[in-house]
Amino acid sequence: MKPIAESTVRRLSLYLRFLEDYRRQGLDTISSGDLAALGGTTSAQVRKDLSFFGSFGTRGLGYSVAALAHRIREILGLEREWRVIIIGAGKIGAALAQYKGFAERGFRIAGVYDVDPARIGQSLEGTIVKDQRDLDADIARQKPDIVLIAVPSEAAQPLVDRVTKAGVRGVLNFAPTPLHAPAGVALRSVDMALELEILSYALASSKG
Amino acid sequence: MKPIAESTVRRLSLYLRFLEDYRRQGLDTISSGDLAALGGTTSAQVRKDLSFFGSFGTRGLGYSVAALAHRIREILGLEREWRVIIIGAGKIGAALAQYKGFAERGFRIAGVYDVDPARIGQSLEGTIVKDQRDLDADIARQKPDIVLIAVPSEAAQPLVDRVTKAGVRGVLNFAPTPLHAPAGVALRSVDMALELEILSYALASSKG
DNA sequence: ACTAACTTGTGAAATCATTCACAAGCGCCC
DNA sequence: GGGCGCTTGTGAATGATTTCACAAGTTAGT
Repeated sequence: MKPIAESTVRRLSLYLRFLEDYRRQGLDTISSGDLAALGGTTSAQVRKDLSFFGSFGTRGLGYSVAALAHRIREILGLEREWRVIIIGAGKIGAALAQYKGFAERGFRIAGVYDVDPARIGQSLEGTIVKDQRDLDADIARQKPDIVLIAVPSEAAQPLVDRVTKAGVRGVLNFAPTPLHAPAGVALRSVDMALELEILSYALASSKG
Repeated sequence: MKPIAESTVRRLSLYLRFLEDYRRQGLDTISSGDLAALGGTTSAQVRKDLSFFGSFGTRGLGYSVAALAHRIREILGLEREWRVIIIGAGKIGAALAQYKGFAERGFRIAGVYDVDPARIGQSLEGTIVKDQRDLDADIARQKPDIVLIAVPSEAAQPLVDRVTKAGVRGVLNFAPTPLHAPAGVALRSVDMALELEILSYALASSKG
Protein backbone atom coordinates (compact mmCIF):
# COMPACT_ATOMS: atom_id res chain seq x y z
CA MET A 1 0.00 0.00 0.00
CA LYS A 2 1.30 3.43 -0.85
CA PRO A 3 2.43 5.49 2.10
CA ILE A 4 -0.16 7.82 3.56
CA ALA A 5 0.77 11.39 4.40
CA GLU A 6 0.89 12.28 8.05
CA SER A 7 -1.48 15.15 7.44
CA THR A 8 -4.02 12.65 6.19
CA VAL A 9 -3.65 10.45 9.25
CA ARG A 10 -4.01 13.47 11.50
CA ARG A 11 -7.26 14.41 9.81
CA LEU A 12 -8.59 10.87 10.00
CA SER A 13 -8.09 11.02 13.71
CA LEU A 14 -10.08 14.22 13.84
CA TYR A 15 -12.86 12.79 11.70
CA LEU A 16 -13.13 9.97 14.18
CA ARG A 17 -13.86 12.42 16.96
CA PHE A 18 -16.54 14.12 14.94
CA LEU A 19 -18.08 10.79 14.13
CA GLU A 20 -18.22 9.96 17.83
CA ASP A 21 -19.90 13.29 18.48
CA TYR A 22 -22.42 12.55 15.77
CA ARG A 23 -23.07 9.12 17.19
CA ARG A 24 -23.68 10.58 20.64
CA GLN A 25 -26.23 12.85 19.01
CA GLY A 26 -27.94 9.82 17.53
CA LEU A 27 -27.22 10.71 13.92
CA ASP A 28 -26.80 7.82 11.48
CA THR A 29 -25.18 9.44 8.50
CA ILE A 30 -22.72 12.23 7.84
CA SER A 31 -21.57 13.83 4.59
CA SER A 32 -18.07 14.83 3.59
CA GLY A 33 -19.29 18.42 3.76
CA ASP A 34 -20.32 18.00 7.38
CA LEU A 35 -16.99 16.49 8.32
CA ALA A 36 -15.20 19.25 6.46
CA ALA A 37 -17.09 22.00 8.26
CA LEU A 38 -16.27 20.47 11.64
CA GLY A 39 -12.64 20.02 10.79
CA GLY A 40 -12.04 23.30 9.04
CA THR A 41 -11.22 21.73 5.71
CA THR A 42 -13.03 21.05 2.44
CA SER A 43 -15.32 18.25 1.41
CA ALA A 44 -12.97 17.27 -1.40
CA GLN A 45 -10.19 16.90 1.13
CA VAL A 46 -12.31 14.62 3.27
CA ARG A 47 -13.25 12.42 0.35
CA LYS A 48 -9.70 12.26 -0.88
CA ASP A 49 -8.47 11.29 2.58
CA LEU A 50 -10.97 8.48 2.80
CA SER A 51 -10.40 7.35 -0.77
CA PHE A 52 -6.88 6.21 0.10
CA PHE A 53 -8.41 3.40 2.12
CA GLY A 54 -11.31 2.38 -0.08
CA SER A 55 -14.74 3.75 -0.76
CA PHE A 56 -17.28 3.38 1.93
CA GLY A 57 -19.77 6.15 1.36
CA THR A 58 -23.11 6.11 -0.36
CA ARG A 59 -23.65 8.60 -3.16
CA GLY A 60 -26.48 10.93 -2.49
CA LEU A 61 -26.50 10.07 1.18
CA GLY A 62 -23.07 10.28 2.74
CA TYR A 63 -21.33 7.95 5.17
CA SER A 64 -22.73 5.67 7.82
CA VAL A 65 -21.52 7.15 11.07
CA ALA A 66 -21.06 3.78 12.74
CA ALA A 67 -19.44 2.10 9.77
CA LEU A 68 -17.06 4.94 9.02
CA ALA A 69 -16.04 5.27 12.67
CA HIS A 70 -15.35 1.58 12.78
CA ARG A 71 -13.32 1.69 9.60
CA ILE A 72 -11.23 4.63 10.76
CA ARG A 73 -10.55 2.88 14.06
CA GLU A 74 -9.36 -0.09 12.07
CA ILE A 75 -7.12 2.05 9.90
CA LEU A 76 -5.60 3.86 12.85
CA GLY A 77 -5.06 0.65 14.77
CA LEU A 78 -7.39 1.69 17.57
CA GLU A 79 -9.26 -1.58 17.68
CA ARG A 80 -6.61 -3.07 19.87
CA GLU A 81 -5.27 -1.92 23.19
CA TRP A 82 -1.82 -0.37 23.24
CA ARG A 83 0.45 -0.76 26.24
CA VAL A 84 2.09 2.52 27.11
CA ILE A 85 4.75 3.31 29.67
CA ILE A 86 5.80 6.73 30.84
CA ILE A 87 9.36 7.57 31.74
CA GLY A 88 9.68 10.57 34.03
CA ALA A 89 7.31 11.27 36.89
CA GLY A 90 7.85 15.01 37.06
CA LYS A 91 5.12 17.52 36.37
CA ILE A 92 4.57 16.50 32.79
CA GLY A 93 4.92 12.79 33.37
CA ALA A 94 2.44 12.97 36.23
CA ALA A 95 -0.03 14.94 34.15
CA LEU A 96 0.26 12.36 31.38
CA ALA A 97 -0.19 9.46 33.79
CA GLN A 98 -3.43 10.94 35.00
CA TYR A 99 -4.72 12.10 31.67
CA LYS A 100 -8.11 10.53 31.04
CA GLY A 101 -8.03 10.94 27.29
CA PHE A 102 -5.50 8.16 26.80
CA ALA A 103 -7.51 5.39 28.42
CA GLU A 104 -10.62 6.42 26.49
CA ARG A 105 -8.79 5.73 23.27
CA GLY A 106 -7.33 2.39 24.19
CA PHE A 107 -3.94 3.52 25.41
CA ARG A 108 -3.38 1.77 28.71
CA ILE A 109 -0.71 3.12 31.03
CA ALA A 110 1.25 0.04 32.07
CA GLY A 111 3.86 1.76 34.17
CA VAL A 112 5.56 5.00 35.18
CA TYR A 113 9.30 5.20 35.85
CA ASP A 114 11.67 7.69 37.42
CA VAL A 115 15.19 7.85 38.79
CA ASP A 116 14.41 10.11 41.74
CA PRO A 117 14.07 8.13 45.00
CA ALA A 118 11.65 10.77 46.25
CA ARG A 119 9.26 9.93 43.43
CA ILE A 120 9.69 6.17 43.30
CA GLY A 121 6.88 4.48 45.18
CA GLN A 122 4.51 7.42 44.88
CA SER A 123 1.08 6.69 43.51
CA LEU A 124 -0.15 8.53 40.43
CA GLU A 125 -3.84 7.88 40.01
CA GLY A 126 -3.46 4.22 40.91
CA THR A 127 -0.13 3.63 39.23
CA ILE A 128 2.92 3.28 41.44
CA VAL A 129 6.05 5.03 40.17
CA LYS A 130 8.75 2.43 39.63
CA ASP A 131 12.50 2.60 39.72
CA GLN A 132 13.96 3.30 36.30
CA ARG A 133 16.50 0.55 36.92
CA ASP A 134 13.65 -1.94 36.41
CA LEU A 135 12.96 -0.50 32.98
CA ASP A 136 14.78 -2.98 30.78
CA ALA A 137 13.53 -6.02 32.64
CA ASP A 138 9.97 -4.70 32.57
CA ILE A 139 10.13 -3.93 28.86
CA ALA A 140 11.38 -7.43 28.18
CA ARG A 141 8.53 -8.90 30.20
CA GLN A 142 5.60 -6.60 29.38
CA LYS A 143 6.51 -5.67 25.82
CA PRO A 144 5.03 -2.19 25.90
CA ASP A 145 4.16 -0.79 22.48
CA ILE A 146 4.79 2.88 23.13
CA VAL A 147 7.02 4.84 25.49
CA LEU A 148 6.27 8.41 26.51
CA ILE A 149 9.43 10.35 27.30
CA ALA A 150 8.86 13.02 29.95
CA VAL A 151 12.36 13.64 31.25
CA PRO A 152 14.77 16.58 30.94
CA SER A 153 16.21 17.18 27.47
CA GLU A 154 19.64 15.80 28.17
CA ALA A 155 18.24 12.48 29.43
CA ALA A 156 15.92 11.95 26.48
CA GLN A 157 18.15 10.63 23.71
CA PRO A 158 19.88 8.00 25.88
CA LEU A 159 16.46 6.74 26.91
CA VAL A 160 15.30 6.49 23.32
CA ASP A 161 18.40 4.47 22.52
CA ARG A 162 17.79 2.27 25.52
CA VAL A 163 14.13 1.49 24.96
CA THR A 164 14.47 0.96 21.22
CA LYS A 165 17.31 -1.45 21.91
CA ALA A 166 14.94 -3.25 24.26
CA GLY A 167 12.44 -3.61 21.42
CA VAL A 168 10.07 -0.67 21.75
CA ARG A 169 8.89 0.58 18.37
CA GLY A 170 6.89 3.68 19.24
CA VAL A 171 8.11 6.74 21.14
CA LEU A 172 6.33 9.97 21.95
CA ASN A 173 8.74 12.60 23.23
CA PHE A 174 7.76 15.55 25.40
CA ALA A 175 11.25 16.86 26.03
CA PRO A 176 11.96 20.08 24.14
CA THR A 177 14.70 18.62 22.01
CA PRO A 178 14.70 16.79 18.69
CA LEU A 179 15.47 13.10 19.01
CA HIS A 180 16.59 10.48 16.58
CA ALA A 181 15.49 6.86 16.44
CA PRO A 182 16.61 3.96 14.27
CA ALA A 183 14.62 3.03 11.18
CA GLY A 184 11.56 0.99 11.97
CA VAL A 185 10.83 2.98 15.11
CA ALA A 186 8.06 5.56 15.03
CA LEU A 187 9.08 8.64 16.94
CA ARG A 188 7.12 11.84 17.40
CA SER A 189 7.65 14.88 19.54
CA VAL A 190 5.29 17.21 21.31
CA ASP A 191 7.17 20.41 21.96
CA MET A 192 5.16 22.99 23.81
CA ALA A 193 7.79 25.69 23.78
CA LEU A 194 8.07 25.26 20.02
CA GLU A 195 4.34 25.72 19.60
CA LEU A 196 4.52 28.91 21.62
CA GLU A 197 7.32 30.15 19.41
CA ILE A 198 5.24 29.51 16.31
CA LEU A 199 2.49 31.56 17.91
CA SER A 200 5.03 34.21 18.74
CA TYR A 201 6.01 34.39 15.08
CA ALA A 202 2.40 34.66 14.02
CA LEU A 203 1.78 37.52 16.43
CA ALA A 204 5.04 39.30 15.71
CA SER A 205 4.66 39.10 11.95
CA SER A 206 1.08 40.28 11.90
CA LYS A 207 1.34 43.28 14.14
CA GLY A 208 4.86 44.18 13.13
CA MET B 1 6.15 40.09 2.78
CA LYS B 2 5.07 36.81 1.37
CA PRO B 3 3.62 34.39 3.89
CA ILE B 4 6.04 31.88 5.36
CA ALA B 5 5.08 28.23 5.68
CA GLU B 6 4.54 26.92 9.16
CA SER B 7 7.04 24.15 8.52
CA THR B 8 9.66 26.79 7.88
CA VAL B 9 8.88 28.64 11.10
CA ARG B 10 9.03 25.38 13.02
CA ARG B 11 12.47 24.66 11.64
CA LEU B 12 13.71 28.17 12.40
CA SER B 13 12.74 27.58 15.97
CA LEU B 14 14.78 24.39 15.97
CA TYR B 15 17.76 26.07 14.38
CA LEU B 16 17.68 28.60 17.19
CA ARG B 17 18.10 25.82 19.72
CA PHE B 18 21.05 24.39 17.87
CA LEU B 19 22.62 27.80 17.66
CA GLU B 20 22.27 28.17 21.41
CA ASP B 21 23.94 24.80 21.88
CA TYR B 22 26.75 25.88 19.61
CA ARG B 23 27.15 29.12 21.49
CA ARG B 24 27.36 27.25 24.79
CA GLN B 25 30.14 25.22 23.23
CA GLY B 26 31.96 28.41 22.33
CA LEU B 27 31.70 27.98 18.58
CA ASP B 28 31.52 31.11 16.48
CA THR B 29 30.31 29.87 13.14
CA ILE B 30 28.01 27.18 11.86
CA SER B 31 27.29 25.96 8.35
CA SER B 32 23.98 25.06 6.81
CA GLY B 33 25.24 21.49 6.70
CA ASP B 34 25.81 21.46 10.45
CA LEU B 35 22.35 22.84 11.13
CA ALA B 36 20.86 20.32 8.74
CA ALA B 37 22.57 17.38 10.43
CA LEU B 38 21.31 18.46 13.82
CA GLY B 39 17.78 19.00 12.60
CA GLY B 40 17.49 15.95 10.41
CA THR B 41 17.05 17.92 7.21
CA THR B 42 19.22 19.00 4.29
CA SER B 43 21.58 21.91 3.91
CA ALA B 44 19.56 23.20 0.97
CA GLN B 45 16.49 23.24 3.17
CA VAL B 46 18.29 25.27 5.80
CA ARG B 47 19.54 27.80 3.31
CA LYS B 48 16.13 28.09 1.67
CA ASP B 49 14.49 28.63 5.03
CA LEU B 50 16.89 31.42 5.89
CA SER B 51 16.73 32.96 2.44
CA PHE B 52 13.09 33.96 2.97
CA PHE B 53 14.30 36.50 5.48
CA GLY B 54 17.42 37.80 3.80
CA SER B 55 20.96 36.57 3.42
CA PHE B 56 23.17 36.64 6.44
CA GLY B 57 25.74 33.96 5.85
CA THR B 58 29.27 34.26 4.58
CA ARG B 59 30.21 32.14 1.61
CA GLY B 60 32.99 29.76 2.34
CA LEU B 61 32.52 30.17 6.07
CA GLY B 62 28.94 29.71 7.14
CA TYR B 63 26.88 31.73 9.57
CA SER B 64 27.90 33.67 12.63
CA VAL B 65 26.32 31.80 15.50
CA ALA B 66 25.58 34.95 17.48
CA ALA B 67 24.30 36.97 14.53
CA LEU B 68 22.10 34.21 13.19
CA ALA B 69 20.65 33.45 16.61
CA HIS B 70 19.87 37.11 17.06
CA ARG B 71 18.27 37.36 13.66
CA ILE B 72 16.11 34.28 14.20
CA ARG B 73 15.00 35.63 17.55
CA GLU B 74 13.99 38.81 15.79
CA ILE B 75 12.10 36.92 13.12
CA LEU B 76 10.26 34.78 15.64
CA GLY B 77 9.42 37.75 17.82
CA LEU B 78 11.42 36.39 20.74
CA GLU B 79 13.23 39.62 21.47
CA ARG B 80 10.31 40.88 23.45
CA GLU B 81 8.62 39.33 26.44
CA TRP B 82 5.21 37.79 25.89
CA ARG B 83 2.60 37.83 28.60
CA VAL B 84 0.91 34.47 28.88
CA ILE B 85 -2.02 33.41 30.99
CA ILE B 86 -3.16 29.87 31.64
CA ILE B 87 -6.79 28.94 32.00
CA GLY B 88 -7.35 25.71 33.87
CA ALA B 89 -5.30 24.68 36.91
CA GLY B 90 -5.82 20.95 36.60
CA LYS B 91 -2.98 18.55 35.97
CA ILE B 92 -2.04 19.95 32.60
CA GLY B 93 -2.51 23.58 33.55
CA ALA B 94 -0.39 23.07 36.65
CA ALA B 95 2.34 21.34 34.67
CA LEU B 96 2.35 24.22 32.19
CA ALA B 97 2.48 26.82 34.95
CA GLN B 98 5.57 25.20 36.38
CA TYR B 99 7.26 24.43 33.09
CA LYS B 100 10.68 26.06 33.08
CA GLY B 101 11.06 26.08 29.32
CA PHE B 102 8.56 28.89 28.86
CA ALA B 103 10.31 31.47 31.02
CA GLU B 104 13.64 30.67 29.37
CA ARG B 105 12.21 31.72 26.06
CA GLY B 106 10.61 34.93 27.17
CA PHE B 107 7.12 33.68 27.83
CA ARG B 108 6.13 35.05 31.22
CA ILE B 109 3.22 33.44 33.03
CA ALA B 110 1.13 36.37 34.14
CA GLY B 111 -1.70 34.43 35.71
CA VAL B 112 -3.46 31.10 36.15
CA TYR B 113 -7.25 30.83 36.33
CA ASP B 114 -9.74 28.17 37.33
CA VAL B 115 -13.42 27.87 38.22
CA ASP B 116 -12.95 25.29 40.98
CA PRO B 117 -13.03 26.89 44.45
CA ALA B 118 -10.73 24.12 45.68
CA ARG B 119 -8.04 25.28 43.29
CA ILE B 120 -8.50 29.03 43.53
CA GLY B 121 -5.95 30.49 45.90
CA GLN B 122 -3.54 27.60 45.55
CA SER B 123 0.01 28.48 44.70
CA LEU B 124 1.65 27.01 41.60
CA GLU B 125 5.34 27.71 41.69
CA GLY B 126 4.82 31.22 42.94
CA THR B 127 1.69 32.01 40.97
CA ILE B 128 -1.61 32.11 42.82
CA VAL B 129 -4.54 30.51 40.99
CA LYS B 130 -7.19 33.16 40.46
CA ASP B 131 -10.93 32.98 40.06
CA GLN B 132 -11.95 32.67 36.43
CA ARG B 133 -14.60 35.33 37.06
CA ASP B 134 -11.75 37.85 37.17
CA LEU B 135 -10.63 36.83 33.72
CA ASP B 136 -12.22 39.54 31.61
CA ALA B 137 -11.23 42.34 33.92
CA ASP B 138 -7.66 41.04 34.14
CA ILE B 139 -7.37 40.70 30.38
CA ALA B 140 -8.59 44.25 29.94
CA ARG B 141 -6.01 45.46 32.44
CA GLN B 142 -2.98 43.28 31.73
CA LYS B 143 -3.45 42.76 28.00
CA PRO B 144 -1.93 39.30 27.87
CA ASP B 145 -0.65 38.29 24.45
CA ILE B 146 -1.28 34.58 24.60
CA VAL B 147 -3.75 32.36 26.43
CA LEU B 148 -3.09 28.70 27.13
CA ILE B 149 -6.29 26.69 27.29
CA ALA B 150 -6.00 23.73 29.68
CA VAL B 151 -9.62 22.98 30.47
CA PRO B 152 -11.96 20.10 29.55
CA SER B 153 -12.96 19.91 25.89
CA GLU B 154 -16.48 21.21 26.33
CA ALA B 155 -15.27 24.34 28.10
CA ALA B 156 -12.62 25.19 25.54
CA GLN B 157 -14.52 26.82 22.68
CA PRO B 158 -16.53 29.19 24.92
CA LEU B 159 -13.27 30.33 26.48
CA VAL B 160 -11.70 30.98 23.10
CA ASP B 161 -14.72 33.09 22.17
CA ARG B 162 -14.49 34.92 25.46
CA VAL B 163 -10.79 35.76 25.42
CA THR B 164 -10.71 36.71 21.76
CA LYS B 165 -13.64 39.03 22.36
CA ALA B 166 -11.58 40.54 25.17
CA GLY B 167 -8.76 41.21 22.71
CA VAL B 168 -6.41 38.26 23.00
CA ARG B 169 -4.81 37.41 19.66
CA GLY B 170 -2.91 34.22 20.42
CA VAL B 171 -4.30 30.97 21.79
CA LEU B 172 -2.59 27.67 22.44
CA ASN B 173 -5.09 24.91 23.11
CA PHE B 174 -4.34 21.73 25.05
CA ALA B 175 -7.87 20.38 25.10
CA PRO B 176 -8.30 17.40 22.78
CA THR B 177 -10.78 19.10 20.52
CA PRO B 178 -10.40 21.31 17.46
CA LEU B 179 -11.26 24.92 18.11
CA HIS B 180 -12.12 27.81 15.86
CA ALA B 181 -11.05 31.41 16.25
CA PRO B 182 -11.94 34.53 14.31
CA ALA B 183 -9.61 35.80 11.61
CA GLY B 184 -6.68 37.73 12.98
CA VAL B 185 -6.32 35.40 15.94
CA ALA B 186 -3.52 32.85 15.91
CA LEU B 187 -4.71 29.56 17.32
CA ARG B 188 -2.80 26.33 17.64
CA SER B 189 -3.54 23.07 19.35
CA VAL B 190 -1.37 20.56 21.12
CA ASP B 191 -3.31 17.34 21.13
CA MET B 192 -1.52 14.54 22.92
CA ALA B 193 -4.14 11.90 22.23
CA LEU B 194 -3.94 12.75 18.55
CA GLU B 195 -0.18 12.31 18.54
CA LEU B 196 -0.61 8.90 20.13
CA GLU B 197 -3.13 7.97 17.47
CA ILE B 198 -0.69 8.93 14.74
CA LEU B 199 1.84 6.66 16.43
CA SER B 200 -0.79 3.97 16.62
CA TYR B 201 -1.31 4.24 12.89
CA ALA B 202 2.41 4.03 12.24
CA LEU B 203 2.72 0.91 14.37
CA ALA B 204 -0.43 -0.73 13.06
CA SER B 205 0.40 -0.12 9.42
CA SER B 206 3.97 -1.33 9.68
CA LYS B 207 3.45 -4.56 11.50
CA GLY B 208 0.11 -5.33 9.84
C1' DA C 1 -40.93 5.27 -13.85
C1' DC C 2 -39.21 9.67 -14.04
C1' DT C 3 -37.20 13.93 -12.13
C1' DA C 4 -34.84 16.75 -8.88
C1' DA C 5 -31.63 17.26 -5.38
C1' DC C 6 -27.67 15.37 -3.24
C1' DT C 7 -23.36 13.29 -2.55
C1' DT C 8 -19.51 10.25 -3.57
C1' DG C 9 -15.16 8.98 -5.86
C1' DT C 10 -11.53 10.40 -8.75
C1' DG C 11 -8.63 11.97 -12.68
C1' DA C 12 -6.67 16.48 -13.87
C1' DA C 13 -5.05 20.97 -12.57
C1' DA C 14 -3.18 23.99 -9.40
C1' DT C 15 -0.69 25.10 -5.52
C1' DC C 16 2.78 24.43 -2.17
C1' DA C 17 7.20 22.50 -0.39
C1' DT C 18 11.56 20.29 -1.01
C1' DT C 19 15.60 19.05 -3.45
C1' DC C 20 18.94 19.78 -7.04
C1' DA C 21 22.62 22.01 -9.13
C1' DC C 22 25.64 25.51 -9.83
C1' DA C 23 27.52 30.29 -10.21
C1' DA C 24 29.58 33.40 -7.16
C1' DG C 25 31.94 34.86 -2.88
C1' DC C 26 35.20 34.25 0.78
C1' DG C 27 39.25 32.58 3.62
C1' DC C 28 43.47 30.34 3.86
C1' DC C 29 47.86 28.91 2.43
C1' DC C 30 51.74 29.11 -0.30
C1' DG D 1 48.28 37.52 -5.62
C1' DG D 2 46.68 33.21 -7.29
C1' DG D 3 44.65 28.91 -6.60
C1' DC D 4 42.05 25.65 -3.82
C1' DG D 5 38.51 24.26 -0.95
C1' DC D 6 34.50 25.36 1.16
C1' DT D 7 29.92 27.42 1.63
C1' DT D 8 26.17 30.49 0.48
C1' DG D 9 22.11 31.97 -2.16
C1' DT D 10 18.89 30.89 -5.62
C1' DG D 11 16.55 29.73 -10.06
C1' DA D 12 14.87 25.42 -11.97
C1' DA D 13 13.17 20.82 -11.38
C1' DT D 14 10.97 17.62 -8.86
C1' DG D 15 7.77 15.82 -5.63
C1' DA D 16 3.81 16.14 -2.54
C1' DT D 17 -0.58 17.84 -1.25
C1' DT D 18 -4.72 20.22 -2.02
C1' DT D 19 -8.36 21.85 -4.83
C1' DC D 20 -11.24 21.58 -8.89
C1' DA D 21 -14.68 19.72 -11.61
C1' DC D 22 -17.65 16.40 -13.06
C1' DA D 23 -19.52 11.71 -14.20
C1' DA D 24 -22.01 8.40 -11.85
C1' DG D 25 -24.83 6.52 -8.10
C1' DT D 26 -28.57 7.09 -4.60
C1' DT D 27 -32.72 8.73 -2.31
C1' DA D 28 -37.19 10.92 -2.15
C1' DG D 29 -41.09 12.71 -4.12
C1' DT D 30 -44.69 12.56 -7.52
